[in-house]
Amino acid sequence: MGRTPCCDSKGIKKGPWAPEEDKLLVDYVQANGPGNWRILPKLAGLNRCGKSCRLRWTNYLRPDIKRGPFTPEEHNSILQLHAVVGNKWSMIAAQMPGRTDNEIKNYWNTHMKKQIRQEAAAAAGEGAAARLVTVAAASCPAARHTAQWETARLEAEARLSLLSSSAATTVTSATASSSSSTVAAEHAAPPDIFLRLWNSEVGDSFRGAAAQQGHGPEASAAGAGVPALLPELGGGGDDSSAASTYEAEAAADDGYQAFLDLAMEEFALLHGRLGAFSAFPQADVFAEAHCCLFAPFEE
DNA sequence: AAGTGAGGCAACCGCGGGAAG
DNA sequence: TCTTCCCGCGGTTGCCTCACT
Repeated sequence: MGRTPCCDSKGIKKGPWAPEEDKLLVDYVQANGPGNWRILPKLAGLNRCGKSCRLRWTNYLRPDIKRGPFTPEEHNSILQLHAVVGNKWSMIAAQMPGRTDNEIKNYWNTHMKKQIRQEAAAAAGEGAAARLVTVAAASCPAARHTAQWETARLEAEARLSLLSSSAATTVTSATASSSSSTVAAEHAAPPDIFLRLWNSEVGDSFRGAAAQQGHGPEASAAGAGVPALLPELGGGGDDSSAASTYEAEAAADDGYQAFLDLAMEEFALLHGRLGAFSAFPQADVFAEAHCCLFAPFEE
């Protein structure tokens, strides 16, 4: 059964919005609320598709949209969030008030992707994280996210290490080690969600599953595993292995999806927010983590 | 000064999920 | 329970601007 088109394309205007159209839309939404986007154009006197109206409103006209360049804090947040959830732009946007998923997606695709590639290339051969990111650029989605995840973890551990050496407070070594206890992490962990999640059962299960597939950090950053990943760098062009690579990618995707599901549940449990409007950690969690851990590293 | 290519961003497209009937 | 419809999402496209030659 085919889907009915969202609107009759005949005579419906497309392309850039004119100021008059913006005004009509803003006036209508502010007066009546969006209501049903499908019938909104007619009611508002717009010759546009409802979808187009919704997009224009949510991505551009909404009054709470923060415009202008991304701050270093936002940049870091995007990096870390993307390392966890991947291209779930709406989830990332939900943690960044005033930013839209489209804006974040564009920012990632233009600025951050390029930056990561450049940094990885510059640091090629200098460290596990750099290797992982480089591998990620040429490997399957699961490996890409594993690499991003591992990079975030390494950074978090570095921060924690610095903090624990300078602070007199008791940040127990258990949290910085590879403890697999979620409970322990919950009690004594630093407010770095990545380290906490990495040290939890979720991290364990993901590392185990990924290691089985030969992509995981268990088989990589832990030492011998990094070389195990490296052949993928040069081996990308081997067409003879295309079929098996495809199967491996499919399996890895399944594993990655399972990990994501677990991670989302774990996030909710870690922060005791199950049942709240979002299963994802709230912005204040990141703000809290940011104050403690990111500030010393920013210019 | 004109031409060209790359980068950035707004908007579109198609699909999937979920609610309503 | 099934069908239909709407909403929201992620991927992609195309236009505009700007830097470089």
